[in-house]
Order: sequence, then C-alpha cells, then structure tokens
Amino acid sequence: MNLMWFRTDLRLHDNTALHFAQKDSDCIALFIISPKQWKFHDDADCKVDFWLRQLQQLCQDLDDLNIPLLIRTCELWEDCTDTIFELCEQHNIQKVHCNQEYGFDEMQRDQAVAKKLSTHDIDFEAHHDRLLFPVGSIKNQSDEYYKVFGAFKKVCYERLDHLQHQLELYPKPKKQNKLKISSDTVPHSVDGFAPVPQSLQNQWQIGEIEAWNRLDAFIDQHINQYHVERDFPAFDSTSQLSAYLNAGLLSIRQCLKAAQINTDGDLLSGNEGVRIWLDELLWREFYSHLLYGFPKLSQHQPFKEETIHIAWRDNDSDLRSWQNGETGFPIIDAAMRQLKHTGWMHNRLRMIVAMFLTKNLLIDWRSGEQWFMQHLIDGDLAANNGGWQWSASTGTDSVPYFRIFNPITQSKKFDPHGEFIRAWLPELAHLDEKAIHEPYKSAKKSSEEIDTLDYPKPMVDLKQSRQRALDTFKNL
DNA sequence: TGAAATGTTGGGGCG
DNA sequence: ACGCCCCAACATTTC
Repeated sequence: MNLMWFRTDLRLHDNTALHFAQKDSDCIALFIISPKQWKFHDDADCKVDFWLRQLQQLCQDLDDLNIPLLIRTCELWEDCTDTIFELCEQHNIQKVHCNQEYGFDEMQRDQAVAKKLSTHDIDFEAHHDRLLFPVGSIKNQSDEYYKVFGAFKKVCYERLDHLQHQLELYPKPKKQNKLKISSDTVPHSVDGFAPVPQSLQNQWQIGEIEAWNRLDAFIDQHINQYHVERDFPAFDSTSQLSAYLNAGLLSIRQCLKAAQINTDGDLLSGNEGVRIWLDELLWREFYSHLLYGFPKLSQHQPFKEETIHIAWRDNDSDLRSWQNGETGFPIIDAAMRQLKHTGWMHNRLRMIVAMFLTKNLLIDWRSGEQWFMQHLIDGDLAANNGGWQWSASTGTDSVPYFRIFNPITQSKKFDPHGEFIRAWLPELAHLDEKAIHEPYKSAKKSSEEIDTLDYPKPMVDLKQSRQRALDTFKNL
C-alpha cells in the first residue's frame, strides 16, 4: 500500500505524485490540517476556506475511486513526522508520495519525514510537479542560479521548445478495489480562521472542472489580446487562474497544453498574447526557483544585503490607511478594497500599491508582504515575496530604486476612464474621468463641492515623498 | 513592467 | 524678410 500526501496539489488529473502512488499498488490519501503553521505563514482566511471547500470535493471524487482520504491535524509541521509514521505503520505503507514544495519550512518538514521513514524502510518521494522545470535545473555556466529574469527566461524558452512537444498529462487515477478504510469528514472550518462571506465563495468556486472552464474561457476569449489588455484592471482580461494554480486545482502542464490550441500546437509560433502570458508563467517559475535556491528568502530576508540598512518608517497609522484603502489616492484605495473584498488584486495594481507603500510611505515591504498573504486567495510565498522585493527594490533583478511609479499617472494610464475606481469607490462615482484620478485637484470645483466629498485627502505629497525615497536609497 | 528634469527643435505670433 | 520670443512637442538625461 502507498500513501498519497496531498498538500498544495488538490486535484486528481495530471497529479504526478498521485499517479505514481497508484501505479503499482493501491493507495490511501492524506491531508494534514496545520492551524498554527498556517497562521505562522499568514495564510488568508479565504485561502484556507478555498482549500477546505476543494478538499470536500476531492474527498467525494476520491471516494468514487475507492481511495479513502484521511484527515489529520498537526498544529505545527514538526508534528507531521510522527503522525505520518504512525499512519504508515497502521496501514502497512511501503512508500509515501507527495509533490515537492519549495519553501524552506516545507522542505524541512519533508526532510524530517523522509528521514524518520527511511529508518523503518519506508520510502518517501517528493515529485517534481508544480513547475515546468525542476528547481535547480536552470543554472548558468558557473552552476549558479540565474538572478536576472531575462537570462533565466532565455534558457526556459530554449527548453520549452522541446518540452512542449512531449507534454503528457497523467490521467485521473483508476478505480481501486474497495478498502476497509473509510474517509474522514472534511471540516468546514479551522480554528483561528474566520468564516468567509458567501459572495467571495461564489466568486471563487472550487473544483477541477471550474478551473478547466476558467482556463478554456481565458484561452478562448482573452489570450490573443493578453499583451494589449492585461494591464487594464477594469477589463477581466487576465486569466484569474492564480488561486487555482496555487492550490493545485490546475497543473502548469494543463495550462501549456491549453495555450497550444491557439498556436497550432507550437507555443513559440509567434502569437504575441500567448508569448506574454508564457512570460508571466515564467515569472512564477523564476521566483519559485529563487525561493529554492536562496533559503533566506523564506525567512523574509532581502535579496540585496545592503537594503537591510534602510531606515523604513515605522508608522502604524500610515500602514493602516494603506491597508484600509484610505490613502486619498483613488487607484490605490480602489485596489486595496478589491483585495479585501475579493481576496484578489490585479497584477498592475499590486505593483502600484506596493510601490506606494515602500517608496512614497517608505514602509517596510515585509508589512505589505504580510498583509497581502493575509488577504490573498492566491497567496504564494515565492511569487508574493518576489513581487514585493521587486517593488521595494530589495530583490534581485528588481525595479531600480529611482523608477518610482506616480500613482496618479499610473491611474490615468491604466484606468483612463476611471471605470475600475468607480467600481470600488462609490463615493467618487459621480466624478468624471478627468477629476476622478485626483479628486481634490480640480481648481474649478466649488469649495462646497469639495467639502461634501466623502473621501480622504491625499495622505502624502507625492513629490516630497518621492524625493525622500530617492535620498534614502541613494545614501545606502 | 517610469517619472521628472533638462535639453532641443520648430512653428507661429509679433514687431 | 527677419529676428526674437514663446511654448508645445519631442528627445535625452538623471534619479
């Protein structure tokens, strides 16, 4: 008997570990609930809820195949070792299969489990599954990790040409003989994680079929214009697949396979939209490889060592204004409210609000990283940390410190008609597309009109705060 | 996967 | 016709 240990790979189709767990033996499945560990990692309420809802679906689907799903609770991951070992003894498990995760804590956990099992002749294998290219397989001639995305990407594209033609998805597992073990009940909630509004659940429905439908809709309707439309948050032109990829309802290979449809089987045939989307998937790849290669990233250490010395402003009140979407800059506030209410934020907006927090407010990027993790349904350590360090100019290949976004300019550029702002800031909905980006600017506005505007004044002077950030970084 | 400051050019108004 | 100024439009540099 084998054991399939599910983590962030909650699907039946094209699941490497699951495929091998069942290849030459029956298997049982396990999921471990870790409330304290999840809290320690700042996992969001909505993300945990998403996992639990998907687990219920998965449990049913596994039952149809006579694969029982066992649920265990280990407050911290260090407790996993004994739990898994006991389970292996109890069910006479020969081998434990799982799919590799790349955070430092995750790898430590897996190593500890593997070590314990090996002393009792039980095999443990963490499969390459979550990424296109195995971590550690893309390095330069000096056998070092690429620190620049462009160079990393180049190698990926060279290998992609080969990879795409031998993409074989693992089928759904076959039905086993019925075992004398029954599935546990998947809980509806976990201690320490608040219930999630129905509206948010409706927006992020679970199921592999839902994930495929989203993927197909994106490939059908949006990918060909992706390079043109992806930067405009008022359009639903991005794939919105991050939550599904992150929890593993969808595999990265399924994504590639689907994109091939629009390129006559060759992803590299010149479809601009497809190519830019691939670039985005490769950013995901890049940051996961870095997380694996540089364990300090898992400890939230900056990649660029000298940036440890930046005197970030420790200002709770400013941080809260940013968190609550009360900065007085409409594009920022709309974005922060979108995050809070939907568990998701458009990528362009993630950059704008991150830049504002780290440069204009000069607040430590880790505060923003944490807030994002606590609210994102797609929160992923590698991508989130990578994105924040990019914006804060503390990462490798991050934005140069002097390239500071102006939130008003960005707003006019990427939400030209103010549609996105209007959707999230009803108090500004009556303003026209000229005034809405900067409500207090228009000199023609009567003072009465300004007095009745139920919206905060800009919390900082952009010019001064920009200069403060430039000085701070220049003096490093 | 910028923005602001500074420099250059060229057309039009005007004496 | 010409020089001068203004300034928008564009280009380059700087942060």
